[in-house]
Amino acid sequence: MSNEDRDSYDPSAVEEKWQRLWDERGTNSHTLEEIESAENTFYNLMMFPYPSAEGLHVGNIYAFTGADVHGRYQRLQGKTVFEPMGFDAFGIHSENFALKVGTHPMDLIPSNVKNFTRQLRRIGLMSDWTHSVDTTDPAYYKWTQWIFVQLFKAGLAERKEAPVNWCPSCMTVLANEQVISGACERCGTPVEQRRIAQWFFKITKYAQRLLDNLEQIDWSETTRKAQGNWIGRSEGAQLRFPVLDEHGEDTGTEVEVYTTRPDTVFGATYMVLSPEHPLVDEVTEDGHQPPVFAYRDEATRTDLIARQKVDKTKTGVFTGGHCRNPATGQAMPIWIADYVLMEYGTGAIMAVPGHDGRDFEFATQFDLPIVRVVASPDDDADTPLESAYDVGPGTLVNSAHFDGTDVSESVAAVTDWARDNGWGDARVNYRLHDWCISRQRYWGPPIPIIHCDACGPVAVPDEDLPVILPRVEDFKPDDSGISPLARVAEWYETTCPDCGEAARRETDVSDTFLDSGWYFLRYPSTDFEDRAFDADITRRWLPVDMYIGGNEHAVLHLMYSRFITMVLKDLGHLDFEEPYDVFRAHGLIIAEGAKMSKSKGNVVIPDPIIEEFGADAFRAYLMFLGPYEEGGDYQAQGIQGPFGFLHRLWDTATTAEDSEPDVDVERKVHQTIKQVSQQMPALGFNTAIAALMECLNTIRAGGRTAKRAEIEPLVPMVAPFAPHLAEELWQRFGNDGSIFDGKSWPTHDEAKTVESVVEIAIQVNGKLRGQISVARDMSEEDVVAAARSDENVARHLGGGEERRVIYVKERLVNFVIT
RNA sequence: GCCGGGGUGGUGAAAUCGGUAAACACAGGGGACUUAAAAUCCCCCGCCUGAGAGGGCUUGCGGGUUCGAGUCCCGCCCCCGGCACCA
Repeated sequence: MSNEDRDSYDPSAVEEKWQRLWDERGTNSHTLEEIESAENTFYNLMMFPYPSAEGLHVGNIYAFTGADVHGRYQRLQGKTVFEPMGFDAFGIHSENFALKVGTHPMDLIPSNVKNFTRQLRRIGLMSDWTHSVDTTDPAYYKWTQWIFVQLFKAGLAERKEAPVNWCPSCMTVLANEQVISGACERCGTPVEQRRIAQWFFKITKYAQRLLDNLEQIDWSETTRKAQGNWIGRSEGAQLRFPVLDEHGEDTGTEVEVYTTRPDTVFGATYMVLSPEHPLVDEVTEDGHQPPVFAYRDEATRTDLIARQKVDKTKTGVFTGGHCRNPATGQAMPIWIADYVLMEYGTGAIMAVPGHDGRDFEFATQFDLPIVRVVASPDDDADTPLESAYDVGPGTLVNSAHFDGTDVSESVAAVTDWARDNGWGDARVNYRLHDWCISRQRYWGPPIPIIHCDACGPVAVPDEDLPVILPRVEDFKPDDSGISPLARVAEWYETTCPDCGEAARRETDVSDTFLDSGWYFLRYPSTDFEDRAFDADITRRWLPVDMYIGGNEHAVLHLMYSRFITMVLKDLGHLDFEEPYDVFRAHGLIIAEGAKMSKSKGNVVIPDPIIEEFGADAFRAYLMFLGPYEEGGDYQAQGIQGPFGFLHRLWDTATTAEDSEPDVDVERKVHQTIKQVSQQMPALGFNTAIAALMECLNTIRAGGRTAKRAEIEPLVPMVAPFAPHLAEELWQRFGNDGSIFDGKSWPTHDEAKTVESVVEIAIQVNGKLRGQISVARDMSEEDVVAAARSDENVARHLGGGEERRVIYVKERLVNFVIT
């Protein structure tokens, strides 16, 4: 390099220069022609952020940087990488904030987006800003609404009155996924139950497929497990119990229960309905109505947090009614109790206190009979039960002709018998519920439905989409459960698209998870206004090659977007049904050993750090501080390591000499290329950076001046972490254009990685007693002989008789003596 | 309770297949260069013991397998994240 290039590393100047050049040259963006004709494509997706007013958080930057590092690595491998970025800007979060500060979200969001965009550029992401999305843009939510219409027409969207989770603070319904231990995910307020008419997507129809496909997709294990648990498949039986009148005769009504242990039906001694169960009125006998109804009202009023507390003592009341156990023919009392949940199974259970812990506790408390129907190998039919025997081996007892059946076969046997006698069937049940997508809020895409008295709910015709969210100044939700839009008559009054009569628009808006359920389909096709996504482009670029994001979305966003993709495939709009080939969850970043929080005062604020050390050093440090998929501890001083490394790299590269490389140094360089090339695709960023540091230390050892051939390969290898610095050095080494435009990643020569001399550890009885350096190809005999002659080793061998010699090539010799 | 992920120096962390535990950094100590500082370079840095050579101990705890275990097996403890009366 020439003399005038020998200046010192100035991160802000270099970063500013390259960010400008990337923009000017379109280095990171793709024209429509490029999108339509790209070969060797790689769709590198990261979870788009909610653009908060506070600006970009280190957690965001950590996630995006890791994804960007991967995208840049793929690009250096010669892939045509598409790395878009957008904004998930609808939803309660924005709306609550807007209410708090008294600014309309339609004014707030654009300024937040602008600020986010600035910050995202500053950290050097290679986002293609010509293909961005903003979920609040009518040009985007037109297609969100179109997707709703597609599901509606396919019979997968249904409006029904259902008990829903109501957050009295946010004044909206919440999906089950948004309720954490009975409290609102956002504000922590205990959630109430309300019955409101809601739109649901029938995701449960896809439960089995969503579960089955988990086996074939390359996802982080933790995420797959979380999805599997969330779907919660269980196998059992649905059994029907006839309700009896006061004379013990069948009334013709039956109560259905779901159980995973139909084989214990002989031990069912009472029945419990959820307080909300529709048959409660019917089975309750006259004298019992006051306490039953009082209990039910109390249960409805009690918030879920209190109600679902596991350690509280069980409560319940007897309805006075009875049903008949179809296995034993005995009458069983019917109770209601809030430990039975309406939303799981059928909302009713057969209680088998002998073999279910909850039923045992309840029966003990209310003095209900407990019958043993399973005997473990140590027990017999009459052994008293001190607690429920719910798992473990055994055989059926007190179960008529099933006595002696092993529990391994009993479920199938009893289910078959129930089916043959017409009172039961095998049944698979899922924990997963249908997806409630209605929100009684303002800040979301209006659900594109028109309610007509004559025609019922009618989809807004495609040509009338989008249904624009009107700007209204009074968008505060209230406790009525009615949406803010229901106060805007001039907006909701319309005519029926089918019959032309006066009709009313749906005034609920949709869940933000619908917005994010398909955004990855939109990015490559943002050039088109007449279609949600272009078929050819979608075929070319999707499914997504790599999706990186946080595990907090393991069961929410990821499940819903898989579902939407499956539906669109079934409707003929896509030819794949899993949206993300590979998904990797990144870890969480903490600061100084503790979770970041304002109260602890350990929140890392990115802007001043970038100001002082540069985006490259910040990126490199974030990737260095721990394994990407596990997260790490951000310690303010730590950035000195990577910062110093980049400095030294700059100095070394800008002073390199054009002469022959040193063989030992060259070997280290080739070893490093080999190692880093292995670690990068596996997201082993921290160890890749460590290897690069080690290599640079070797190049500079003893203050030696680098040879160009030694230092040059480090430039592309550091490029994913420090893209600006790499571009500058690449240019100074005489290259035109961007380092990211070609296949710039170096390749190693295996022959040049081989050491001629190796260190051998010498052990005596497994304890290290010496070390020798030998030629790599020295024979076993010679190595062992050399080992034996080591002074210290010889001393330890002195006393005993040699039994064995273990020789591990190029590694160690272990003498086993007695 | 269930499902994940962890537990290694003062700190963040490394360790392909069971083969020299602590790479790479931060912090700390010492030195060179410098009028000085910064930057840079060199050395030390798990614990105990020893003048040194060396020796003993050490990957949450207790067992086991093995010539050899951070790594494999069995039984525990603790921390983090998620779910939780799911019948």
